[in-house]
Amino acid sequence: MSWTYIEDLHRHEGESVTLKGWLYNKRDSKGLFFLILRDGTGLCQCVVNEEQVAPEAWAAAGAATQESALEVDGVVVRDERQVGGYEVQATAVRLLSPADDYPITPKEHGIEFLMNHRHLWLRSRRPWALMRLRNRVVMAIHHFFQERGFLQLDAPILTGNAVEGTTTLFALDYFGEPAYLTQSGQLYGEAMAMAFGRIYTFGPTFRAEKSKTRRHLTEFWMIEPEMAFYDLDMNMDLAEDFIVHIVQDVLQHAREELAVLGRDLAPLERVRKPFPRLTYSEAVDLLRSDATRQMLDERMEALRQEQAALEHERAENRAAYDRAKKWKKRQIDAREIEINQRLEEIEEMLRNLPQWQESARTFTWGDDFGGSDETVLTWHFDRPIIVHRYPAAVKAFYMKRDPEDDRLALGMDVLAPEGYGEIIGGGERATDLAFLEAQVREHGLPREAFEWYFDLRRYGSVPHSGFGLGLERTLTWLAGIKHLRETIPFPRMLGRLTP
RNA sequence: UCCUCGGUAGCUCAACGGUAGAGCAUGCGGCUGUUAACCGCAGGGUUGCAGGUUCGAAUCCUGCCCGGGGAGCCA
Repeated sequence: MSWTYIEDLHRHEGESVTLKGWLYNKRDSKGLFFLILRDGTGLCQCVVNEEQVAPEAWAAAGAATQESALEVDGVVVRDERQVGGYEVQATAVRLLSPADDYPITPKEHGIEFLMNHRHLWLRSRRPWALMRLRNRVVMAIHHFFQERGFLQLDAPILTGNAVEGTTTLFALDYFGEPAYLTQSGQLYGEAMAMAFGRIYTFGPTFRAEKSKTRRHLTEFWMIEPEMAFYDLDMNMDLAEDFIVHIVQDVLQHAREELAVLGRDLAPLERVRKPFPRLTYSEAVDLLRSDATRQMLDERMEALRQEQAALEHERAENRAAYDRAKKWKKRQIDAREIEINQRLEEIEEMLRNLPQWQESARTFTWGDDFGGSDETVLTWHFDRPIIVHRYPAAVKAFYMKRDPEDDRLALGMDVLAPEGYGEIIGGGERATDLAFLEAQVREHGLPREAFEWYFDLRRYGSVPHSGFGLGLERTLTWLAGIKHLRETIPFPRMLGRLTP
């Protein structure tokens, strides 16, 4: 028996259809049930009128609880008031499978509870938007590279060697040999670029970093293009086109998802070429400048004003509480929770900002940027920025040195706006065999593991470049959310292996 | 590893030394167009664990466990 998906209802106005899905929410009145059905493609209100359906259908509607599986037959009616713009006047309701005491009620929940129920949480509205956004971005990435003639070829997940040391790798036993889960497809990408010209890898990456922050997962997805005969400038041009393409695609095709997430579209609409490009040294100067100090002062002042306004509102609400009607009390309670949460955020920011200001002011040339430094830098601009030519000491061993200044490596990072920080890291690779051999030695890496990599320089070494885009970090920025753990179906992070 | 905040009903929170409460969820009743529907009634608790201080501890102290945020590291 065929059925109709909710996202296709606009093609069936006035027709009789069958919907299959789960009960998202239910309201009732005398002689009426309003069933909000969820089928993965959207939500649709199904109206069941006692006078217009058989007694079995009325009973099924009554018995259906949240997340019960249902089939509903009915007529599609245009109704601007509804989610999706349509509703279905039910002619029959069949309860396929009941659900008792579904744990995620239509109410706010804490993150620990939700993460423990991630397998069910995925059914909710916000994960719906985020997972669909993820799918959209994955498709946009493939389109971008496929249209330009790149081959998608994957690097191995199990590796015997570490790209940049073994401290942050997950170690495994590979039939008695030590092995690791990959932390980057980088070196393999270079081999494939020498074979096919332009390639990109798209796969999971593993880092055993003990980081508990909103920017880290132990398992995340990375897209790594690698191009023969590309220098640093061409690499930055590509990264810029790539980001613009993704943002434009999302703005065109994920409007509803962004709306569900409450994303302010204006910052995304400003993402156009060219992105400001700063050398590392220019970025350091900007960090240490009066302009940065002043900008942070202004931010702190704005936060203090918001804090005072919220405290005032809370006091007024409390004063009015005793005289308030019941529904008003409920509203005040809800608002109080909102206010308290925002006040906590503000307090944390007010604790952090002076430290960030100090870190920026005293930043010394040669250090790598901390998370706060990146955030502060991006606050100066209205679109992503590219920082390039870092001190060689803070970058990977395979980076090419700047011919103009040997202290510098031809690396580049793309920093997302609105304080989201690094979403791309990459650069031009070293081509000279002797230089790489020396680098491996100086970094204390096992030479044997890199013999095959050295072959790439022995047989037709050419300039080449590439970069890695963190999928979840990019999604976090696009969605405008606070934690990247919501951008992957089942996040893996410190202390979280299930579900 | 370090710093910081937290753990109270199934869920989200309040009570901050003196009889553990509210909303949501659940059950029953009411209402023919609801939008987190609403109104009424009901059940629901070793206040994370173990000790200590006190006439009295959810509240104060010590240790442990679990979680949030941050530093380091990084996409």
